Parts: sequence; C-alpha cells; structure tokens
Amino acid sequence: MLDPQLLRNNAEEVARVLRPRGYLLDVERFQDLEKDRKQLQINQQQLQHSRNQNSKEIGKLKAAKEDAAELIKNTELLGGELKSIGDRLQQIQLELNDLTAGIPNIPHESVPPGESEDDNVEQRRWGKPRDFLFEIFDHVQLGEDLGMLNFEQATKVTGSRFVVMTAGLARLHRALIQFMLDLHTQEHGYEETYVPYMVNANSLFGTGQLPKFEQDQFATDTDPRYYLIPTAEVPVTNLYRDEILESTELPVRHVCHTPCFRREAGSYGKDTRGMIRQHQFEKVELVQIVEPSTSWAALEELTGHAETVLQRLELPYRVVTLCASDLGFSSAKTYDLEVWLPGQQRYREISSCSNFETFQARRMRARWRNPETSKPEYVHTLNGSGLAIGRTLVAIMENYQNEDRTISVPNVLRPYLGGCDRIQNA
RNA sequence: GGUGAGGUGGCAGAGUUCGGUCGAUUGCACUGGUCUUGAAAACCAGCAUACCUUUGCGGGUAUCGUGGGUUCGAAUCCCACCCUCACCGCCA
Repeated sequence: MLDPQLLRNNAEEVARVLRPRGYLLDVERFQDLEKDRKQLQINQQQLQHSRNQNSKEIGKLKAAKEDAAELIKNTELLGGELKSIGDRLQQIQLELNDLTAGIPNIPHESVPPGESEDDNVEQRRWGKPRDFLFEIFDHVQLGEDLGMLNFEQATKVTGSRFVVMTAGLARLHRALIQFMLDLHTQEHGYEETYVPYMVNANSLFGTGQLPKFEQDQFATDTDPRYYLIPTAEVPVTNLYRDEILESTELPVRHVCHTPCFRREAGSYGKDTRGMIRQHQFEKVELVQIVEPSTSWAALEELTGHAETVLQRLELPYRVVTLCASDLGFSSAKTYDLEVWLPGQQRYREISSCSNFETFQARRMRARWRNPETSKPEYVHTLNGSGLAIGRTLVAIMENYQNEDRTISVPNVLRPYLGGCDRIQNA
C-alpha cells in the first residue's frame, strides 16, 4: 500500500514512476473517485454534525422534562438523507480501496528501467563455472540414474510438478536445510522460527499476495478459507501485523525453514522438466524488520547473508538487480542471486532479496515507536531466500557431478552427512 | 464436536444493570517540566487512530472484534458472523 497522502497529492508523479513497472495508474479515475469521496464525506459530516447537535439538545430537553417532539421530527428527516449519502460513500470507498490495494510499490530510484528480465543489471559474479572434462548431465538425469529422484511416483501420488527423493539425495536435501539454519543463526544473528504453513487471508493481504495473486495460491475450502503459504515471508512478516515495536527491539531478524506451495499459474510451459519449478519446495527464508533509516544498508547485508551460503557451498553465482518491470508487486528493490547450472549452461534464480520499505508495513499496520517523535511509525520490512533448498540441491548435483555419475558432497555439508563425501548407489 | 466465559486506547482494566454531558474512569508504560551534583523517588502537565477543515490557534466526523438492525441518539439494546480463552469429548 502506498502512502495515501502521496497518492492524493501527487497522483501524476506516482503514475510516472510506476510506468516503468508496467503499471498504468488511471489517474483520472482515481482523482474522480477522490473528488466524489471528499464531497460526500463533507456532506455526510455536516449532516452528522446537525444530527448530533439535535440529539444532544433532545437529551437536554428530555432531562428537563420539556417537549422535544418537534425537534425529534426534524431530526428524523436527516436520517434518510444520511442513509443515502452513506451508501454512496461506502460504494466509492470500496472502489477506492480496490484501486489502491492493487497499486504496486514504487521502485527505488536505483532500480534500472527495463522491459523484461533481460534488462536486469548484473552487479557482480562470484566463483568460476567449472570446466568439465567429461560429458555432463542435468540433475534429472543424474538423480534418476542414482535412483534417488522420482517424478513419476510424485505424479502418481499427487500430480505434475512434484517430486519424490530418497536415500542420499533426500538426506543431502535435509542437510542443506540444517546447514543454512545453523549458518544464519550462529553467524548472522537470526532467530530460528517455526510458523504455521497455512495462513488466513489477512496475512496474504499484508505481504501483498492478495488481492491480486489469489490464483497463485493453494487454498482450503473451509470457512474461513486458509491458504498454503507460498513463502515463509507471509507468516513470519505477519507476526508483526498490528504490532508496535519498541526501538530497542529493532532490528528483528528471523530465519525460518518452511515448505512453500505455489500454483505456478501462468507458467504452464516453463521449466516443466526437473525440480526447478515445483508446486511444493523447501526454503530457508530470512526476514528483517528494521528502522526505516537503516533498511537500505540492511538489504545489502541480508543479500550478503544469502551470498555466504553459496560461497560456503562453493557454487558460482552472480547478483543481479531486478529491473523495474521484473520487480515483485510489493518490492521497492530486489537483488536476485543466480546460481550457475551446468545442465542449463546458464545462471538461474536461487534467491530473491527485497526491501519493501513501508509498503507491507502499511498493509499490516506494523509499526515501531520512534524515540525522536515518540509516535508509532511504519517499519521497513525486508526478506530474502537464504536459500531455496530444491534449487540449491539441483545446483550441487550439477556442479559437483563426477564422471562416474556420483555426486561429491560440498565440504561444509559433510558433517551433516556423517562425514559422507559422495552421493552414490549403495 | 459439546458447554461456558469473553473481545474496550501501547498494556492492564472500568463502564454495558436503567441507551443521552463516554472517545471513554483508573493504574502502568511513555513524553515534557519541577526538585537533585547526577540518577531514582515524589510532584505537575501531556499522551489513541484516521479523515475533513483552518496560514495558525482551533473546529468537525468516524472508530469500544466485524457486519447489519432498532432509535432523534448505541461501547451500552436486537440479529448474524469472526476470533480468543476455559473445561469436556475425540485424536496425533
């Protein structure tokens, strides 16, 4: 949610900065609605004022045992008028709410313009893609040959875009989660957190998935409806919905491992092979709630925390700044971490680190008490994957594959696998 | 699933019997001041949010879980819904 003041006073300017995102703000419609709203509200308040005055007067008359019949009669007439104005005002408020709830965040000034992901700007690269001296395979081939990755079984028990893993691969997958949680809690100062995997509609609204992206969510048909989380960002950030934090409590840092569930509506043809795009995947998520003045430094820092994971795993990656059109709905700026996948001969997204500034905080009413003003003010929220587990596993399989079709285990993971240095058939 | 209790400001907690001067008593927390070498304590004062209006001071409207209803007037009465807590049943 944008600052309503900003929207009212500078609609043209807001429209201009949102255009690179591919969002067309209907300024005329907004201003028409605003104008009507304002006029109706003024009328309503005048009428209410008269009514309140009369009612008070009636109270006094009655207390004094005097006749109030005529005044009551006059005041009754106000009722009908108030009702019709109230109805119209409510209608307009609903339209305004729909409109404003669907407006994306304003990109930070450092966000590059651009039409597609091709316009994302590379910031830096780390590590060198390995030169293989033998024929290499992608993770699907490798996993199926090992007998530890099975998409057909998943299709049978559920449907497409799910996977079954067994033996060493399942264990490696679990080890990744443990490794990342340990790293972020022990070295980066995050608090390990466990949360519900289903959330209510308010939570999804708070982080910006609703109302616009309902079709991307899995939901129950219970009443009330619950949604399977698309990312831990939703339950973790919403811990602070309707809360006021003391400045001494900031910054808040949570690390949270959860499964994530996504419909992947609208991506039917994409990444149909393998584990890259699934309806269910694990992720270790980093979430920070910070004082507004520190959020841009926090974004760099948080991105660094995610990068550390790749560095410890010795996986080559690059960092890109998403261009305006590729930016998520709620984000002011996002860095994507892209890991090198030899099977695809390209870098693929493995983490997305964003600063939302007050956009989510406003939707959630998440605030802190600013000592300088001693008033509650909106916090800034940030999050980033640290990392997506499934894609990390894919990256390890492909980057650490050996000529004999086994997979070496990165050094830092060996303690988590009882010292095992290689995934191979028993 | 059953029964009962309850949802009020940052928190705690009155007010709901008998609808009117209740946006709301009080305590804590917080902010400013007095006092003090400094701090604490004590005392004094201030202290919800949003919107409209005003150069400013200020004025107005709404909000007591949500939505609807009764009424000239609703925190208070009526209806529906949501949520929380307690106990019982069932279950991992």
